[in-house]
Amino acid sequence: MPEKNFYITTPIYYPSGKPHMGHAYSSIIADVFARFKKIDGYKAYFLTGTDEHGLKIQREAKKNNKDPKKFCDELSITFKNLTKTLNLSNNDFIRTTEKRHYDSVKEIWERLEKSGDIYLGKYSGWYSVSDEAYYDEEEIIDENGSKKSKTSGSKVEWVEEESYFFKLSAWSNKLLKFYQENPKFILPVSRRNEVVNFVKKGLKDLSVSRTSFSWGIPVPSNKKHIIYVWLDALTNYISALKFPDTENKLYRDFWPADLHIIGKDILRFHAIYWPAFLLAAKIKPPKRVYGHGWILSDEKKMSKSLGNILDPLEIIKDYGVDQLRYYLIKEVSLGNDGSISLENLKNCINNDLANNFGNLCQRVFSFIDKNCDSKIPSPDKFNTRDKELSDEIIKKISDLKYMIDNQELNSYIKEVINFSFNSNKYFNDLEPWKLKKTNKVRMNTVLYCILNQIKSISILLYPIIPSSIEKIFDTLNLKKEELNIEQIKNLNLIVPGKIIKKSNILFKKIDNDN
RNA sequence: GGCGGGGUAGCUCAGUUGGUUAGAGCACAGGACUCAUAAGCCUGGGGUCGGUGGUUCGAAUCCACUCCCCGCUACCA
Repeated sequence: MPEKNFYITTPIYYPSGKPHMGHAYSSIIADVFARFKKIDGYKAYFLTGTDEHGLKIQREAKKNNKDPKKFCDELSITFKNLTKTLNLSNNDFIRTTEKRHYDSVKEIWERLEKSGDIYLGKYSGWYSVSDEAYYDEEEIIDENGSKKSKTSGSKVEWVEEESYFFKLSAWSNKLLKFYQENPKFILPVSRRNEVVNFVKKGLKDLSVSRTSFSWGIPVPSNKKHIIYVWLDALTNYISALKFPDTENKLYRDFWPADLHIIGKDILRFHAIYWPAFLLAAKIKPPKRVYGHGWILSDEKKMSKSLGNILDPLEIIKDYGVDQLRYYLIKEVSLGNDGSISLENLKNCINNDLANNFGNLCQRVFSFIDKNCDSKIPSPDKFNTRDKELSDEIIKKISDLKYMIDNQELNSYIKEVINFSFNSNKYFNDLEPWKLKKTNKVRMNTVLYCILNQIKSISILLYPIIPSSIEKIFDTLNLKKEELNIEQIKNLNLIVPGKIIKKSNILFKKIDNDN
């Protein structure tokens, strides 16, 4: 029987600033998929990390009078801490300053050089020293004989720099063929169309080395050059699998990657450069790249000047990590930009988590505590209504898996929280508080059924709000190993007679004046 | 400018190949209940489906024109 393996990654983050909501969002999305696969019987490998080379870092390090590597150690730590704060289930954390990554990049470079996909040429253009940027012919203006940038107004000069190039131009047609043969390589579809149109217009060769700074991986055959950005950064996805050792178990099990989660801003690099590099190096490209949208604050990009920054660490401190995770997954449409606000966050927490699912757990646990001696009641036969309730979830399992496999997270979470709505209704309709006076056997059955629902909903919510769900499992005396999609079908998992452990309120309601 | 996506209840959005009184959640109003985090359940109000014209027995759904909004249009990640 073939193993069910799943490899998912986040972008590696450039640590020139502190972690923001965009980083948190990418990571949370990836974690939800990783955790789902892990409880669905897959051997899942989840990678995140930091991209630490480049001029910006080199300069910052110098400014702080620090060795670049030492400087990166400090920066990288804040991102590593973020994985803990967000409760990510990542299996590894890669840094582009590690030896394993150097080895991997070196190998890729040599393969590309050998295959003739890399050549030495000249990179030229209008360069502004103060902006540290090259400008296009259309982006500059001639003012009294001196050329200036239209946007910044700073002086530009014609600069020619020796540079290695990757023959990207030769890959246009092969890429188009690849997109056609793998229609879901780029998602969402709207992004795919953008990329395809872009490639159809023809690709230019890509500069892949620089001589203007030194903080990076040197070109093996020419130490004057540093391997530039994407060839360095993207390779992390295979460095972590011990490439170039393609015979080791990690690489054999997990490459090609199943899913790269990225922001739409770096889609092109992942959807064009990355498969081109890999194809040229005779390595299989990943199976899918998903470009999610941006998180906006009150319809606008977050910025210091607008004063609308929502800091993930602050929000987690004030509201809780599961609360933030749930909110971002539920309220932001994956693939589209989404506006978030504290107001919406509070509503979401109160409605879905506190009033709906949290209160469902609370009313049931508390009822059992008071009326069943705190012990899980023993059920009699399930009647039609009981079966309808549990069947509703069981019948949806394959649909839910399909949604996850197609990154339809919003549909997924809506279906799942809907089970909680229906469970509340069941509890209301069957009125166990009346049954306790008239029919205790039936009351016990109803309570057991509702516990089953809580268990099943919990399993499905686990990828999104893992730590809260672990608490529920603990309350129900269920083991971590039983946190598995398969157990939804098992209506006898919960053991009657065991004590329901005392639990605190799972999701506190947020006051308006808070 | 070019290519693409979208304009549906106060807000966020679903609406399959055109077919009976256009849906959900939130918000709002009323009702019955009381196990629970004053939570949950039931009922209700509210939309000329961006505009105009057309195809059709019949269009939010197809066609034309028009007005808005958004994305992409290469080497900062």
